[in-house]
Amino acid sequence: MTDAAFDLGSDDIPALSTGEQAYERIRHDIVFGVLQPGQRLPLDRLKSVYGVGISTLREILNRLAPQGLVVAEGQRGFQVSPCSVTDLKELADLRLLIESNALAQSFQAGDVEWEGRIVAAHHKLARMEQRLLAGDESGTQAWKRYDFEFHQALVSACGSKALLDLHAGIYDRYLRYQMVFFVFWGPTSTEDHKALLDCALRRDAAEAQRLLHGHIHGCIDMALERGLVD
Amino acid sequence: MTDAAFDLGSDDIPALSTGEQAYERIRHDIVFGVLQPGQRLPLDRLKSVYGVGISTLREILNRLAPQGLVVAEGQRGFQVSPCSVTDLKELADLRLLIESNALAQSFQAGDVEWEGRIVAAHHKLARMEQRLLAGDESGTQAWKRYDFEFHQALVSACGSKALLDLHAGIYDRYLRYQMVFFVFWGPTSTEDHKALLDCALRRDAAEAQRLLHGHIHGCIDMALERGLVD
DNA sequence: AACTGATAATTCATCGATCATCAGTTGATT
DNA sequence: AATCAACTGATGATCGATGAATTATCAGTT
Repeated sequence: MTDAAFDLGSDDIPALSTGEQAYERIRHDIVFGVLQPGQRLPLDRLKSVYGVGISTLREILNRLAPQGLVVAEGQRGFQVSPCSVTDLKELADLRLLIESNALAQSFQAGDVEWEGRIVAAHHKLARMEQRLLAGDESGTQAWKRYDFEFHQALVSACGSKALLDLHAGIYDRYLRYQMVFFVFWGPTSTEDHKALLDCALRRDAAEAQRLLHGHIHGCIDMALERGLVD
Repeated sequence: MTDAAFDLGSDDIPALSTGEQAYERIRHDIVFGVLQPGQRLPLDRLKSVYGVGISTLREILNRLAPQGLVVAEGQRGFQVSPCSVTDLKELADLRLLIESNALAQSFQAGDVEWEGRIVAAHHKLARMEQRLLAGDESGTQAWKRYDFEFHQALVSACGSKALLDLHAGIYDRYLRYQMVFFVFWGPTSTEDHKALLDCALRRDAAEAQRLLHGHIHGCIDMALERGLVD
């Protein structure tokens, strides 16, 4: 989620290496559905598309594999991880488990700095949701990012780097389903986010977990009903 | 944990590729402390030690990085992930969170096949612990593996591949601390395992979670007391 | 017409070579 | 004597070439 492509003239930042750039692009293209689930990834084609050498490509794909975004079937190359209802449900449960726990710890340990972060993140998210409700469809991708940043901010005071890393990884995989299959789902989501913010400021972890449960399951239930996922 | 080096003459199995072999060896050497925490990993040296080319090596290290066993400090190569008390505690908490949850689901869904697996796994583990208590120190490594296999078996019926993968990954990182800093810690562990098995057969998830909590925290508390970890 | 076997073409895995980057050292200048 | 700059040796990052495996094609046979 680190959109580190904002090197606006800052000379001291050492400019992402070739491989790092390509890594971000490929990951982005998988998460955002440009490279579709199940699609094979012939090295020669990627080589010309992303403009890096074979070895660098293989490094990138090998980094993506343990994260669950690509699968490597030994001796037969790589392909984008396929999507399935089962996988989506498992990911949703996993995200709920991780995020609920992190939420509780974060609520307990959060200081004023943390409150500042979540208020700011919610503000940006709410603004974007206003625009979407007003019919401006252009910001869907940005909305997803602000959504992540808000949830990220909520758990950011949990005190465990390992837990945060894990959460980010799971969220990324979950995000792919959102990007590929879901759309913005209206006022329900907005209300959930507002309620979550209030819980956080009240430090009401139990209620927040209940909300999160509804938030996540509501989201995937709707998608399943609509038949958006095979 | 897949000690797949048992290709005893089975001709149809396509024999692990060069890279795969080296991957297993390097991961093994990190988990078992041959490559020590914080140690730098110069490519030329590894190249001669493990007998693979630069590119293959980099693929391997890039696979290990997202798993948390090596860290890549951009433009300055790789090193074995350093160890710290903080990290150990975070991992222990994480393992507890994941495994507790998986345990509960597994207890609910487990069938007779599953019961067979856990009984078998416990039997092997108990046998090994007998030998260790009798003073035979030779099997410490094997004990760690049986310990993993037992815990693995307990959660194996949880029904979520994503959850199982996650558990295996966390356990691997946790295992490194065990291998590097811990030793076999006597009858307490044996009793815990027996009690866990009984809980499983009774499907008493609550008690099992309580036991697991004590099992894990007892283990790291002892290590911290003894000052085994810096 | 369908099946099997060999052969051709595509794709992958592995490697060492080359170019870029970093750290330690030396030397010149103030 | 101290500081900064350029040099140099070492290490890492990237690349395309090469051999191996897999898949597709196509005869030849039943």
